[in-house]
Amino acid sequence: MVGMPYFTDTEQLMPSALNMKRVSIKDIAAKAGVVPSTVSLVLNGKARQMRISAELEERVKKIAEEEGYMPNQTAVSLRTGRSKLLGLIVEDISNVFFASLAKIIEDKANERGFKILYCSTDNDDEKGNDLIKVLHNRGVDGFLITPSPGMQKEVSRLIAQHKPVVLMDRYFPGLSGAYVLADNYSGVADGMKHLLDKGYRNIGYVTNDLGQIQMIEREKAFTDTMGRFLEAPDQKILRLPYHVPTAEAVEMISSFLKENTDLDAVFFATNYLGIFGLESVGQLGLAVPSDLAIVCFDDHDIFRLMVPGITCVRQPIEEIATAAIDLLIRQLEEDETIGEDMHQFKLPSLVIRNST
Amino acid sequence: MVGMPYFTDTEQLMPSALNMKRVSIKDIAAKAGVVPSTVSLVLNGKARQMRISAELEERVKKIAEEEGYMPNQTAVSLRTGRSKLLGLIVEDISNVFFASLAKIIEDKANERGFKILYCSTDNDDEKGNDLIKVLHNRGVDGFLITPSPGMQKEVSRLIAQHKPVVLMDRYFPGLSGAYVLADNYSGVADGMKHLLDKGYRNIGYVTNDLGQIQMIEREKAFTDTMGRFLEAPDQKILRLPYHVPTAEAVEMISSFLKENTDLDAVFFATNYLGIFGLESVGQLGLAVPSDLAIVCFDDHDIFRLMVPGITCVRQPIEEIATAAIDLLIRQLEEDETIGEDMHQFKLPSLVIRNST
DNA sequence: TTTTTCATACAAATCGTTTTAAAAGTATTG
DNA sequence: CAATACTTTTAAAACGATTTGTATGAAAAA
Repeated sequence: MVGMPYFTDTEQLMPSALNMKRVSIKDIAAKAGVVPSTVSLVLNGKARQMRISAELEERVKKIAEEEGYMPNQTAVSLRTGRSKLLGLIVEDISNVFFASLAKIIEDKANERGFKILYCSTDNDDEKGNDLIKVLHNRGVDGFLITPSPGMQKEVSRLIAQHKPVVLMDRYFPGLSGAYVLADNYSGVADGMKHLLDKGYRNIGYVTNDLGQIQMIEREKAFTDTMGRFLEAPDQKILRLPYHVPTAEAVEMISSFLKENTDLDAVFFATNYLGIFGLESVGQLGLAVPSDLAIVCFDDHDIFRLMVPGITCVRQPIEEIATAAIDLLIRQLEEDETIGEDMHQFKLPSLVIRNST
Repeated sequence: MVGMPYFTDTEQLMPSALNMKRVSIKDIAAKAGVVPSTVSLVLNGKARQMRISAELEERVKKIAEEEGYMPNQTAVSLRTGRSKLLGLIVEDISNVFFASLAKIIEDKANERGFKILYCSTDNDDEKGNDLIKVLHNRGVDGFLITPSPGMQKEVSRLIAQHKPVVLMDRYFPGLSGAYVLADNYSGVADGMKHLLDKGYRNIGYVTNDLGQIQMIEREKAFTDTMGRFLEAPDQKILRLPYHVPTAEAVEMISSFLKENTDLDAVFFATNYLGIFGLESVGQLGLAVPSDLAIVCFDDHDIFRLMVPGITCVRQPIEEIATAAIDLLIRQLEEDETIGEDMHQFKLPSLVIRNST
C-alpha cells in the first residue's frame, strides 16, 4: 500500500461502512498470507489439480466466505471473455407476449447463472441493428432475438462469427441459425377450420403491413384455407400500418367493417389487432358473434374475461421461451448434438370461447 | 506483434469474416503509427487538452471510423469503474404495470447511453436481496427498484455506500433514499369519494397480504374514508394471500362476495386483484353495476374494453418512470440540487366508466 | 553426497482500456 | 550559447481477475 495513502491510519482501523471498498481477491490473499493467484485457483476449484494443500485451501475458502467475497464480474469477463450475460432483443417489452417471454427466459437464465440485458426494437431495423452491435460490444455471451426483417444481415454476421443466437417468434428462411416459434400456419389453419365448421363463410382478415415472416405465414394459412374450402373466395384483407396511433387504427378497422357489411367473421392476426378490433366492434355496436364472429391469434387476459369470451389461437409461450433458452445455452456449452433441434415449431392450441 | 503469431501471413492478408477478431485500440494505434494511449486520448476528446496535433487527431479519428472501432465496454468499465449499466429490479416483468415501467425506463436510459439489466423479485425478499448483490457485483452504476419489505436492509446498505438508487411504487418510510410513486392514499380516497357520491354505502375492499407500504396506504385511505363519511362503517376487507393460484384466488373472492351479500360495491386494490374479481363476478352471474359496483386501483386494457367498462384509479406510469430515471441519472451525475425532489408522489387520475 | 522428483506456492503476463507522468524535440529567452 | 519553456507523443501503471510457467524446499532415488 506504499504510495497509496487512501486512508489515514485511524480510518484504516475503523473502516466505516461509507467508504468501505469492495473486497477484492487481493484483500483475501493478504488476509490469508498468500498471493492472489492462489486464491483464484482455490476459489475456482483448481486447488487439487494445482496441488494446493488441503489446509491452505480450507483457510482461503473460510476467509473468502467470512469476507463475503464475490469475484468482480467485470474483471472476470475481461479476462475470460465470458460475461454470463445474455442479450434479449424483443419488439416491445411492454407487450404482454414479449413480457411473458422475458419472464420465463429470465427465470431459466438465472438458474444457470446468467443475467439478461433487454432491449426493445420497436420494429425499427436500424435500432435493432444498433442494439446487436452495442450488446455485442458489451460482451454478451449470446442473443435471444425477435428480429425485424431488416436485421437479417446483422444476425447472419453474428452467426458467421459463431456467436450463439436463437431467434424467437420470427426467423429468416434462408438463414441457418437456430429459431423457435409457434407453427403459425397450422395455428391459423386450425382457427379457420373452426370458423368454417361453424358455418361462417364470409371471413375477413386483419393483419399489419410489416411483412414479417410469421405474419406472412399466418396470412398464407388464411388464404389457403379460404381457397381450399370455398369455391369463389372473396378474400377481404386489411393490412394496418404498424406505426399508427390506437384511435386511428380502430377507425381504420371500423371503416373496413363498414365497407364489408357482408362479413360474418373476422380473423385478427395478433392480439393487439384483436384488441383494436374489439374496440371498433364496440363502437359500431355489433353483436358478437351474431353480427360478427371473432377469432384472434394470440391469447390475452381480455379475451378470457370479455363477455362473450374471444376464441383465439394461443401460442405456447412457455414452451417457446424454454426451448429458446435451452437452445441458446446448449450453443454456449458447445453441445454438438444440437443440429436436429435447431429449428423448432411449437404447436399453438385453439381456445374456443363464445365469440364464434 | 513479435511473439504473437496468431495468424499466418496468408490469413492476415485474407482475414475471413469467421475468425476476425474484434478491432481493439491497439489495432487502431498500429494502423495510425501511434501508441494506444494517443488513440484513447483522441477518441475521448482530450486531444486538444493534451495538445495532440490536429493532423494526428484527424488521422486517428478517420482510421477508427473506417475500422468501425468501438471501445470494449468491459475494459472501459473495469478501468473507469463506470459501466453505463442500470439495474432494474421489479416485482414481475411479465405484469403490464412493471413491463410498461420497464419500457419507458429503457427508452430514457438508452437516450443517455445506458443499458438495463432487469430482474424480477417475485416478491421474494431473499431473491431480491441476492439480485441487489449480484447486480452490484456486476458493476451497475445505479438501481431502480420496486422493493419488497425484506429488502430494506440491502437497499439502505446501497444508499450508505452512495450507490445511486431510486425506489418506485413502494418506499421505506424511515429511509432517506429517493423514491417516486403514485399518491396511493389520494388515489383510493378519490375512488371512494366517487363511490359514496354515487350512493354506494356497503363497500368491500379486496387487497393482498403482503403488508407493503403502498398497499397499506391504499387500505388506510379506504378505512379512513369509510370512517369519515359513514356513521357505523362495517368494513369488509378481504386480504388474499399473494402466492395463491388464480383459480383459488377467484374462489376466495367468490366466497367473500357470497358471505357479504349486502355489499353494493367493491374496491380492488390492484389490477390483478380486479381481474380475479371480474372472473369471480362473472362466475357468480352478478350484474355490474346494478348488483355490484366495481372500482379498481391501476388501469388495464381489460377495464377499458369490458362491457361495462371498469372504473379505475389510473397510476401515471409514464410520469413515475420518467421521474425515476431522471432522479437516478441526476444522482449519477452528482447533481447537488436533487434534495427537494428526492421524494415524489404522483397524482393518480380517476377514470370513470360504467361499473359505478 | 549429489541428483531427481514431488509438493507447494509464487511471479508474471494478459484481457482492453484510461490516465498520469515522463521523454524527446523544438522554440524562446537571457 | 546555455537555460528555460513549450509541443507533442510515448511509456507505464492501474482496474481485478485468470492462467501458465517458475521457484523453493523437502523427500526420494542414484
